[in-house]
Amino acid sequence: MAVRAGLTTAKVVDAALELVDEQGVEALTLAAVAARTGVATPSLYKHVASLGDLRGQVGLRVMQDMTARLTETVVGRSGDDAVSALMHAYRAYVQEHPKRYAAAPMDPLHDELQRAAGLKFMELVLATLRSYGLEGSDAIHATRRLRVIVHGFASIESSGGFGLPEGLDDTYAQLVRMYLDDLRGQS
Amino acid sequence: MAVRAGLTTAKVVDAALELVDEQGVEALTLAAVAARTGVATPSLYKHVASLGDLRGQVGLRVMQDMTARLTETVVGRSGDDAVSALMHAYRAYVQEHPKRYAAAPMDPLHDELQRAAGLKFMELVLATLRSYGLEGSDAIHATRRLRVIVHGFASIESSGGFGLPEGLDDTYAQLVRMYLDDLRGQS
DNA sequence: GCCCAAAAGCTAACTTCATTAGCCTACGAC
DNA sequence: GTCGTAGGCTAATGAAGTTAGCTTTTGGGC
Repeated sequence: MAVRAGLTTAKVVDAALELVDEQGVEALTLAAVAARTGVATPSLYKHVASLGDLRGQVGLRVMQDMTARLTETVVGRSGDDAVSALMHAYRAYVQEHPKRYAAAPMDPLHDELQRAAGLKFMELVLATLRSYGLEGSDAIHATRRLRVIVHGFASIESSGGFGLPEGLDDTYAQLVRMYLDDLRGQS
Repeated sequence: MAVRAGLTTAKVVDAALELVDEQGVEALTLAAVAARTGVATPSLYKHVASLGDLRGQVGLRVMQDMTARLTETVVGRSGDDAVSALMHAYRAYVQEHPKRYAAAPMDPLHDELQRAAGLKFMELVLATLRSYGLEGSDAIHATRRLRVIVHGFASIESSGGFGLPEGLDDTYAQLVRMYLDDLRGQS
């Protein structure tokens, strides 16, 4: 008969990510991915272990994509400039792909598949903060504070959680300034 | 035959919340709630319109419960003391019911059922900030910044997103201090 | 060019859920 | 006591994940 679909795990994840971007995480179903890739549902099991596995791979992809994007943003910058750019780029990424953000893992370090990507992301933040000369646990705390702010804002914004979109740029700018003031203050 | 189960919408939501606390939001299924309340699955439709409706009601309940708890915490306090107490009580609530927090709505204002509770929560925060004398949009921004911090931290902590639990109390204390410093700085 | 093992699909079947339809009866108001 | 309704039930449908087992494409070695 005809030719095979020629799927690979990567192509399945591609299709899943498109689906998530278009219809949200709840719409990520093996049946929908199968339809989109032109294959019967059970065939997907040749490329993916389960729906849970697929979710994990989509999350991994999002995290890698974000890390790549943020890395580009940060290279060549340092100090407040770098931190500000990182935070704004994080928000911009989530604004461009709002549905997708809900698929990103919140605990990548506890997942075998995602751990490496999670560490990479963490190291990017640590590197961005390098010029502040934070030592040991101070660096960890500073990284966590940054994460709390960017994730907190992005998760609320991407799920439409702010009553009105009005003035959100200002709110975010204030958060960035607050973080930077704090960083300076305790350095 | 025997006596009726005597269910009410409230009892169904009670059971659903127990289920969520024990096994997480993903485990919230009509079949499980029916089993727990000793009734056949379709009988639940006499008290709840759908699974989505039940989810909404559980979310509402969580939000009301949190608001009640935080209100108790904040009365009789003002200024930094009130803000700090509010933020710590928010975290404490989520620590006590980690699974539950994932069921809380992120956009209560956009849901007919939850809107009133969402406004009540917002007003609690605004009231807590009252003594800082913020006017108009400044008050809105300050409320948002607080929400970003408490939600950001709570959502990450409750889903086990911090690599190690070590030092989390310190991280949170720093966030609270950062927020307060910022509030004072711009007042 | 041919052969074959493995990879990639497929269909059939099962399970768990949500949801709807339609029936039956406990029970409170009168 | 009776009667309407609310609260429960069973049966049935449809979507989705998953497993088993069959078929066939396909690419590598001869």
